[in-house]
Amino acid sequence: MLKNNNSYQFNIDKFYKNYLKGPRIFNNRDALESSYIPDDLPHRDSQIKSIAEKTACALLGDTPPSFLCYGMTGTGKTATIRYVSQKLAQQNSEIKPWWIYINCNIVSTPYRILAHIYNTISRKEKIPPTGLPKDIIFKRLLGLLDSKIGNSICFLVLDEIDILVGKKGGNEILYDLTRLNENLDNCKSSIIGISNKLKFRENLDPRILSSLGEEHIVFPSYDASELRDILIKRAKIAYQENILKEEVIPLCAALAAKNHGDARKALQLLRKAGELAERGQNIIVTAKHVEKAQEELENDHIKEYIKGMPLQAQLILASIYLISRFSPEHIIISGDIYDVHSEIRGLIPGIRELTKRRISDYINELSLAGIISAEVKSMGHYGRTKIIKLDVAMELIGNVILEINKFQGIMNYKPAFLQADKVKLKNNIFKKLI
DNA sequence: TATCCACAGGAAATCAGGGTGT
DNA sequence: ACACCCTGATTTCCTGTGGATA
Repeated sequence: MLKNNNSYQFNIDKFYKNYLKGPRIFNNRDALESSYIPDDLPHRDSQIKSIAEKTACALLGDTPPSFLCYGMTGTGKTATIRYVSQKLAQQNSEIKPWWIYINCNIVSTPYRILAHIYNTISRKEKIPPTGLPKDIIFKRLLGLLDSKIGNSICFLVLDEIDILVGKKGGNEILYDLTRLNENLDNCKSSIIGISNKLKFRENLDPRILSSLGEEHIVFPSYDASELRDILIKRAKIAYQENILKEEVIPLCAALAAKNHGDARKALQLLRKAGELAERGQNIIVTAKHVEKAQEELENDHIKEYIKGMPLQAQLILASIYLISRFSPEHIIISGDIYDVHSEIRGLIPGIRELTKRRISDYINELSLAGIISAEVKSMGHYGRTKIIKLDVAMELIGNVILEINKFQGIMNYKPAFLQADKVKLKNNIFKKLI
């Protein structure tokens, strides 16, 4: 934030000096990152065992079966796979399997998945980010696998595989990957799919399902006491001694347990609480810090999400914001958003008008993200539409929108749409209907 | 009870922008 | 220069529909 007046200036040198002099809270804060793989994973013995059993034959050069892992977010799916792969690599065997991780949420298209696999294996020549036909890459990949990996095994871990299946071309690429072995001479491959949706199998091509194996490993959600065990172990690594008040860990565990036992959430809470204590130059982390952390994490998450949305989606949200701000009583329906959007987008250069169809999709996305709620309702002669409500504090949204440079001008713009008599009249009828 | 509104939401086509190899 | 590739955002075209109203 820039300050126009010079009455206060942040003294960065002094800040660092104080920081280094101040109390030490963390010992190794990386241990609270979700990417951190601890030496042991509490309450995941049976999953570790099944994965180890399935993958062990790779050490002898046999083809391991492909399989799927299910579980809600923060149930340790990815961590467990990484853990087992580490252990497998440490074994005294001639064959060292390759592990290639693909997060289908990030590497999200067939082309990019093939390119990612290729580029991970190949040190020298790389597949360009776009331009080539897929079948050419596929052939090149086959050659590379055989030559570079030789007689070893290549595990392809497809994280968030459900996202891939939901997209066009997703089934095709999966099918190609499951059939890799038929086209390989030396090397063998095996697919490990990770998903947090059980239902995604319904959209899966049956041929893929059969080769991925009907058997799958389920990661149940952690309960509060299990979360506590996890946190205690991590806290020992992450924090200095005697920094956490005794109620801190149970509280983090309890809060995360409410959230379907999300360990990632629990770890985030624990870290954020520490960071808040650190920021406030406190020597001890208390329940207060955890509560504050809970609040901030929620807001941070929403803020990040909104900032990461495409400009048009942000403008849709801004439209909803403006309606609820200037006309709190107004019942917002899809058509209103369309009208307001087309009104305010004219105020911002370089943004074009969208169709109702497109806006409908954006509304769904915002709803899925939990920022708004949208309920399809029939208003009889007034048609079928969606009733939309903001699920997040207006203030928060206002703050985020304010940070979007292009939107500076519209923050206080009262849409003319709201003032039309026709609109007011119709809205009064809607109020009675609901 | 038939009608009809204002959309919902699926499928396919289109467009622009980033590339390739020849 | 040319033909062709992949992707993401969007448009076009479309069929479906709950329930107040005439």
